[in-house]
Amino acid sequence: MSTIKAVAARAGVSTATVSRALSNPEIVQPETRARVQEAIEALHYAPNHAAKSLRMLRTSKIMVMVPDVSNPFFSEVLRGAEEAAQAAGHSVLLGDTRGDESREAQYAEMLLRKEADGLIFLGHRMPPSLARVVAARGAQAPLVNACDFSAEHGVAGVHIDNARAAAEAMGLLYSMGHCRVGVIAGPLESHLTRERLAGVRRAAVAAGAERGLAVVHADYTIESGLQETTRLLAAAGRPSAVFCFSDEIAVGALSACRARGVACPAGLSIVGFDDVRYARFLDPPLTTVRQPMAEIGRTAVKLLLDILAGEPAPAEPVTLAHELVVRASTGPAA
Amino acid sequence: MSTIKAVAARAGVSTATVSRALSNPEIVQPETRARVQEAIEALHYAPNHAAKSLRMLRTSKIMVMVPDVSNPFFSEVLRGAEEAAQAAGHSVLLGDTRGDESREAQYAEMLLRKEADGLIFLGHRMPPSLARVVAARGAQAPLVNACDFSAEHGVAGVHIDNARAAAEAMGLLYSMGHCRVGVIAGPLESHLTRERLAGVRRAAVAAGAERGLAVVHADYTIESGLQETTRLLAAAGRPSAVFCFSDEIAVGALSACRARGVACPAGLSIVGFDDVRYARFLDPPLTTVRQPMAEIGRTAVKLLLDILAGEPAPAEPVTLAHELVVRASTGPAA
DNA sequence: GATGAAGATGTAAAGCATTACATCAGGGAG
DNA sequence: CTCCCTGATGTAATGCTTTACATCTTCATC
Repeated sequence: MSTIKAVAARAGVSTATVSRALSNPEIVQPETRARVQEAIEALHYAPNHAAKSLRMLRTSKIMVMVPDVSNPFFSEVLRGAEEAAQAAGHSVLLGDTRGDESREAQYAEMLLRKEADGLIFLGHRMPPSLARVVAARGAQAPLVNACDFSAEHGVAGVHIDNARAAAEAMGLLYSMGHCRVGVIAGPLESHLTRERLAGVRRAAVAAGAERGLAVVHADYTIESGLQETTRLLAAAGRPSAVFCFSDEIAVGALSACRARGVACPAGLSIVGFDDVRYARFLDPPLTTVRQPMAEIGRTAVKLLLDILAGEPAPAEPVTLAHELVVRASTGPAA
Repeated sequence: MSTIKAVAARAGVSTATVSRALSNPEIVQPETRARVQEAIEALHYAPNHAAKSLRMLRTSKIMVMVPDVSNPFFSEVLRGAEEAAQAAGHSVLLGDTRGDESREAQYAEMLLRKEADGLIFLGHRMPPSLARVVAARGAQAPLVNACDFSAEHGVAGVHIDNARAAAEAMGLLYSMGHCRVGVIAGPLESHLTRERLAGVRRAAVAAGAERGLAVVHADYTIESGLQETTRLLAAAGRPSAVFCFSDEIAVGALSACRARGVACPAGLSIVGFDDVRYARFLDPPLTTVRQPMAEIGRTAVKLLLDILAGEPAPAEPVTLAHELVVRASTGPAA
């Protein structure tokens, strides 16, 4: 590829002028600009990004770290993030961690090597190698935690009110007369799980149904949802409803019902979480807590770009609105 | 952040030695190496990627361009690609094009600016700005076309045998006695659509059922699947089966059936394409053509890395195995 | 003891674009 | 006519790392 030098030579100007013609066209004489333009086209010149990035100390890239791109929830958040980044002239570096700590560390390292200007992470763990950055800059560190936010991290964040959302979901079930309710939660290490469980308990207490609560833990996959639901259905005093911490888990639950010949919602009401794109197309259509996935992604990017632009970080994490979407997978207790 | 110079100064060696200690540890004396190591840790040194990349003329990044990350098919391919890239020490730059030509051009431009070493694109359009690269280097250009491959592009590619897969899907329907079959295809601009339609016709001819064929076009979304199916169901001589060119379309078809009170498969057999992760959990579980999505992603990356390593590109595009997965959404014609 | 080879480390160029500062020309004001 | 300011453009330093080549030890060999 040709360099700025070649373009300058051909146009009979200095490299400075070429650079200016590209980044500040209005300060170069129109005819000079035209000559430069001609040379650029003739030589098919495209500025080398590494050189620019080295000089400017900015990469125009943001790293987005997700536990699993192929999970419909994360891919939707990712899409929102990509959209916002792109609109702001940044591009997205994707890190799929598979929940693996060493992979997380590896991606975090990229921030230190200045391969990206900032990092958005969707998960409950904050990479230890970034601890120093956070210690030094606090919420001004170019880090945003999305979804599974914990104030302990001391970084900017965006999420929904998980406790309230969970309480509302349980409230729906209780209002329908269910008193034995299974909860298929996520792993306890996750702050998000603990938040939602707090909401669950609050609702149970309010309904005076604590004794009927059965909490089990899954890992957000369809398979584990199937397995845990099967276990709940087999137990004595089996629940008449389950609240799943993700739609994937709920799909597993539906599948377990089908396998055991339990009708939904007649035999088991099911509530999911997220409202992924196919939730409404399941049979029965899934009652679930909608998270504004794309909006979470966009907001995370916005927060990050604000931080990068040096704006004072908001003291509080951003809380977005959720919505309990009632469909046909829930019905009155028998 | 500290630079290699600072590390060198602290360790009392030259920058060359620091560099060697990092990239070629075995050629530096163990005690020197230890001193360097100490300095690196003390100063929290991490090599600046832009500088490295400028010097080496390599970025260790590959751009993956998809029409829609949140589509479960693409996100699964993406995941495979990310995995393979990461394993080979590269990282993935994500480009979500939304099928928008100008966005495609923008991402392609990044290749020219050397923001990435290579590009994998999942779509039917080859960005025009890359035409020169291809003209110059042919299949040695750092480009790989995945899924929707066309030989016209003249670049490396990976895909399944779409014509055969489509013929098999239709063959299944014909073998079940369906003679009026609707086909909800993709847009005709796409080479992949034309390939599959060729397979469809071949099967129809073989079954002597050409007259019963009704081909309509959707854009691979659930919504358009719903709409086109509704149209097919409303038409005179309505089909007893539909073959959808994606599972998303099939979800729309299922949804249309439900809306019109048509039972599946009793009233309408449905075949999808892709076998996305939730296809088996739909009700009824979807009969579909499984594409090895993650494998496609991995293979695309492998091809690209081979090209980047200067290995002679395979003369032929890689064809991976598909599989017709028969589930409960198909049944004998009434 | 001289010669050469091998191994360790240093020197400095190269990779490419941006931009502060310098320079130069032209026009307006006094 | 001279001085100064403004606007356009050039000069050169800067960002940081890698690596070819140069240098210097050290050890083995004849």
